[in-house]
Amino acid sequence: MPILKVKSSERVGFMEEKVRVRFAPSPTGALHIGGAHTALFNWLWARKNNGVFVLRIEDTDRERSTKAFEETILKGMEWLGLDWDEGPDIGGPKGPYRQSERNDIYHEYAEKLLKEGLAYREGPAVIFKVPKGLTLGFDDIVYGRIEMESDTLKDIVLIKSDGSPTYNFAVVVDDYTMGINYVIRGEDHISNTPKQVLLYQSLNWPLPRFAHLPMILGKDKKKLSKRHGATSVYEYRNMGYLPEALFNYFALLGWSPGDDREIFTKEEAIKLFDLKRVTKRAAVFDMEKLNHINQEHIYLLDPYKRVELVTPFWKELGLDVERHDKEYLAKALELLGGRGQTLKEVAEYSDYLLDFEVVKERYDGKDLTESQKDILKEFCRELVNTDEWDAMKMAKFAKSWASQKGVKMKDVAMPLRWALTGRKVSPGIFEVIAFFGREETKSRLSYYGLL
RNA sequence: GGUCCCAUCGUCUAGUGGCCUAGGACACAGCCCUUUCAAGGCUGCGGCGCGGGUUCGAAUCCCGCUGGGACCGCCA
Repeated sequence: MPILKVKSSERVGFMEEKVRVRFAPSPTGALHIGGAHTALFNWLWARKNNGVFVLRIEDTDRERSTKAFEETILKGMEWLGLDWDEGPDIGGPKGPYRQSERNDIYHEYAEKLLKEGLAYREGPAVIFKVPKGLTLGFDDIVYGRIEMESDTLKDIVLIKSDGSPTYNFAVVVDDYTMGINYVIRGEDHISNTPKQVLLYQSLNWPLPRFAHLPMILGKDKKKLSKRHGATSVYEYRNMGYLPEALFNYFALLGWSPGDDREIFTKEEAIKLFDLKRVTKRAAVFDMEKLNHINQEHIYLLDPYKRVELVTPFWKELGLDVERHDKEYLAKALELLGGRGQTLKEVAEYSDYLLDFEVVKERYDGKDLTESQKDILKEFCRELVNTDEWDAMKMAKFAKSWASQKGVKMKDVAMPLRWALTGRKVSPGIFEVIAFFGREETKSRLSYYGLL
């Protein structure tokens, strides 16, 4: 009989305690790319294991933390679809969920370390005395074994002179007292981890499992910052990105399902996700790929949902959306097909379907000579009088008419496209005509003297 | 400077000793479709940083180098 052996890292979800992870942003700015990425992986791991996703606000930096930033971070996460099970707004059994409200807890454990002679006072501050000759190590799920000699560490400030805890002390106390058993965070925290391990050991607390995530860099391979353009997830919303697309793209930064799938929903990502498949190498944030994934997700949307999401962008363009019913708008977007990589582009590319005014503004028809007009008039008259208002039939008619007259199809389609849409690109022009209907088509063509 | 981490096409990645003359995706180029564009289909371009080992055999293991990054705050 084989002996049943289970590695500690494989025990979870089996007979182990419930997975508890957390995302712990500090409210000193909006939810940025790196933060969202970290939050996403934590969320994925929690949902994957039917665990608990805790949101904790690390606001010990009183100077820079604001309530407004806290709110935008929560809003940003909601927008991305990263719901939390415990947090400052909804509470939970392990609260409070703001570090500023947990001061007595930090002091309790600082006192304990003081009493045991492991820490000392320096003024009002409490400082941990780092012992010499220790090898501090931990097994990272992503990076493997990481070790550091305690001799290379300076003493660790636990409580600052103003009475608030430092980051390294607060995370340890919070993660332990909140029952966090998986610490999933950015790779920039790897060097902090040995200090934290030392603190866990000194407090006699079991270590959580650590999983560090690769950094996300800008095009210049430097840590993502304002220089690289949009850094807050809200800016992406305003530019017309779908939360599910951003979600999809973030998931692909530092992880892949293992097969060739790249477009997936949140539910599929949960099924596929595994911390063991997280990569180590820092990833460059690539807007082009995001655009592509966004386009795919826009195309996946059902037409009515697409209308709902594009509407704000139409309004932004000054279009009178209310004039049309939902059915008309849904059909308009169906006609547009997969064109446009962002909701903003979709709105732009479809503007002529909502309003002829924008066409008039950008196209004056002056490029047409009288003789060109004469030929087109002949064609248009026959076209608008056809009995069967059908794109296929009209295209067929146009083809035969063109060959009969010895004109190229292009030479009749392009002027019509300009007159009807005011653009050089659009869906098939006869589909556009079929969509507009006889009256609208006649009126637009007449405006440019083509009827 | 010290410590730690990383290293496959331009970018995101697959790859855990033989299935790799290294696969996919984005981008790029060409072709097909075609009234334009997008989508779609096909083709192409393009990579294991370098040098040593180990091995019958290395992108995969070991060492060194080089390059990049992170941390070293009473910031988080």
